[in-house]
Amino acid sequence: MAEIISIPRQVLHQEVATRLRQRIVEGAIAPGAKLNERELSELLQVSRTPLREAIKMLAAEGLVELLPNRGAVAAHLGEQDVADTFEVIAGLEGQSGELAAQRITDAELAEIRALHYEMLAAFTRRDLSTYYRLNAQIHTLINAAARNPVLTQTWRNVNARLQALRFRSNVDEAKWRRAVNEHERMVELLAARDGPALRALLVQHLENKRDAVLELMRAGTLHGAASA
Amino acid sequence: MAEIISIPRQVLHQEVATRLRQRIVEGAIAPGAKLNERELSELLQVSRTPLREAIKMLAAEGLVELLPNRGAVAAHLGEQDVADTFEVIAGLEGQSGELAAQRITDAELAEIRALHYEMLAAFTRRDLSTYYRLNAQIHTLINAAARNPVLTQTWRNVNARLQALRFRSNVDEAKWRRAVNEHERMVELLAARDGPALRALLVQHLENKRDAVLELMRAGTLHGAASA
DNA sequence: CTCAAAAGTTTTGCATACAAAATGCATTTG
DNA sequence: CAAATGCATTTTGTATGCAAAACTTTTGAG
Repeated sequence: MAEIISIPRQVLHQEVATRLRQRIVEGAIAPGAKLNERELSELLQVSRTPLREAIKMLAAEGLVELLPNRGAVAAHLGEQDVADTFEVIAGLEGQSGELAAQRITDAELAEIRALHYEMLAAFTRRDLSTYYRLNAQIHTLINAAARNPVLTQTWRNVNARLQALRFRSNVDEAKWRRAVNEHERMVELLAARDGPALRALLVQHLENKRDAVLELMRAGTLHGAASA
Repeated sequence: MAEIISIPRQVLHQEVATRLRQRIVEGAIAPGAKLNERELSELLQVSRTPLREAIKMLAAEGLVELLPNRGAVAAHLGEQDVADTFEVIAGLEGQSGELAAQRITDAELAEIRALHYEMLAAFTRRDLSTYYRLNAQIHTLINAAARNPVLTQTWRNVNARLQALRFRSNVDEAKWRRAVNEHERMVELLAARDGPALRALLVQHLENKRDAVLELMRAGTLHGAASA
């Protein structure tokens, strides 16, 4: 028999952590904003205990900063922080790519290729949000193909800090076209199982993304221009 | 005026997290062992609330595993987990090295060199624990020289999971000698500011370490032979 | 004697209550 | 009028209490 429907939702502090993460990443909680416990516990309809546990988890993930006796604030990234973070992600994605090229199955490759074509469609329509979604999905699949849960976990953590930025970043036409071309080559290199070349490409890809984001930050298009 | 002596010790949950981390890393809490809240709160003389918050932080760091409604257990790593973790660390240290070669100051280099000689002394005396300490210090300094706090934080987190293993791992003579030689070359490559070569060396160095640890695990010298 | 079901115990999860620190505001003083 | 000081309020940090889930032990039936 099937188990009781029950929706065996996770324990509360996990649920709360997930929802908080989402709100921070989507910008519902702005970078640098204070996380008021009473407010949030009312909003999420939970007591302060699981809320505080969730906040501690996000702190360990680097999504919020803990100020002793003064609560927590959503991490807000300055230019240097963003540059540093992209540097690390570039390394992790490069490694993901190199390993994926060695370990990817044909089925996985086919799925990535399919998503790539969907992404081309989104690009052609200039449908930015679909493009972002597919783009993220492709990178996630490449990472998964590396078959290293520790790498996946680490990558996810570091990436989470940037989600808030990318969510709002817009790309200019030339850069967008370039990113699409790079994706085209990613699929080729994966198919050719050329690990080192894929690594190099991904590192380059991330450096371009970093530059685009930094440019927007400097132009003031993005929030959180300067910080410690 | 100097600030009041006061010892403004951190908030309790941070203090507790630090002490728990230490106990896990040092093996006082064995891998796979259950973290009983009542026991630990008595041992550390705190209530369950800050203790639970600390445990949630360690869970986010990957040092403990959370079992819904069944508490937390110290992460216990199987062979595959160890291999995966070393793979990630190799990537992070490789990147640290490459960046450090570009960014290290002469003063930092001098300090690393000094520690290296101290390490040679410890090696000559076959003083394993001093050797380990100095070894870790050197790797930490290389990482610091990369001047990327995000990289440092990420590296620390991933590394923490292995501390428990290395603490107990013993090296055989040949492997030890080889590691020392690799360290010798690290200093040379840092001095030459040869990033790519240092990256390659560090990756190799970590792969050797991984193999040594895996060998010990298979031989049963280390705890936690197999897991999920 | 074995297995299983049930009662009891322990342990985790969440909420509430209390204490300490910080913040804001008004009042006072130079 | 400006700055500072003291008080009230808010907010964070910690402890305790209560309910639900899991583990143990006991007991009863086959």
